[in-house]
Amino acid sequence: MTPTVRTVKIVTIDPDSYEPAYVQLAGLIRAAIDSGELAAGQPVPSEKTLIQQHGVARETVRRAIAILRTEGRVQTLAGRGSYVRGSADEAEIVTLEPGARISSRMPSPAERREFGVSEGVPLFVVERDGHDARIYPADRTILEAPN
Amino acid sequence: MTPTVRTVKIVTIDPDSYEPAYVQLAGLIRAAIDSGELAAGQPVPSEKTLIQQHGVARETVRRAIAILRTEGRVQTLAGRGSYVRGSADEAEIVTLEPGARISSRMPSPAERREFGVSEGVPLFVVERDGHDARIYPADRTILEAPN
DNA sequence: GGCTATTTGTTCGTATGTATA
DNA sequence: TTATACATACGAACAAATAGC
Repeated sequence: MTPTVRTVKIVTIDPDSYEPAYVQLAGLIRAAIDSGELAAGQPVPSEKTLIQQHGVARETVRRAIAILRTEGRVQTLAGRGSYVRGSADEAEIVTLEPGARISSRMPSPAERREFGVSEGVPLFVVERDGHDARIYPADRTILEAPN
Repeated sequence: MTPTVRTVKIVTIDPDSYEPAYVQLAGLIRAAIDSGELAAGQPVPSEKTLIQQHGVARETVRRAIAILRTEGRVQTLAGRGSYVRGSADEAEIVTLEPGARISSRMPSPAERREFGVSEGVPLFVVERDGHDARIYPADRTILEAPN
């Protein structure tokens, strides 16, 4: 029987790494999401838990979570926790009009409120000559080019 | 001569406001950008300056800047400062193929490096049946529906 | 309703390291 | 080299939101 060589991912934070601890921690949590270990809708371990498990300060944990929030991968609810964001249950499919130009950018806080989007969710801006621009939240909208 | 009534915007931070100091400060800087007072390419006042001008702690200033960075409105360079981001000098106009479906999301750090985009810049994901998805950085790409 | 424990939110302080001019 | 500016990371305290009883 030949020995088996396996690659095991290191799941600890290396304080001597060139990579900041909070970036490493964000990577660990992101990997857990990508692997399905943390499924959509499930809570990320609490700040306290992550502090104890990884032996880092609260700020380090909060910055890691903040990264995932700005990536749109988790949503944080005050007093409750951070939860893995999934694909929207229902996405509106908007068929573009010929010649429409589409850009995408992040919303201001006011726009976040107006369109009801959480952090890390971009906006579509659809413009056509002679018309006002229309804006769609990118987490609930799929644009489709006309046939 | 009738008296003139003007609305003067308060440009100070109110510690008693329900709105966190760092959100207020981000709003002040955002307003300065929108008004043209801080034009594209210009540096935002340094952390030290903002600390002194507004009488807040460094973290408060850093969080305000971080908000604007995740909105894609400023870019921060270590050891130099934060600079107002303008529209890209050159945007590639990509004409969509019929039936293409477009979504938009924030990049992971790896994708940020791969596509050379800074914080706060979304990605376009363009998919068509039978093809691999194509990805474009939203700060240098405008999609156009075919005529 | 009220109380308590948990969890996240905000804000200060301090120290050290890295990058730039 | 020195000064300036941003980056990381620890600690601490209190506020606010939430959930369970």
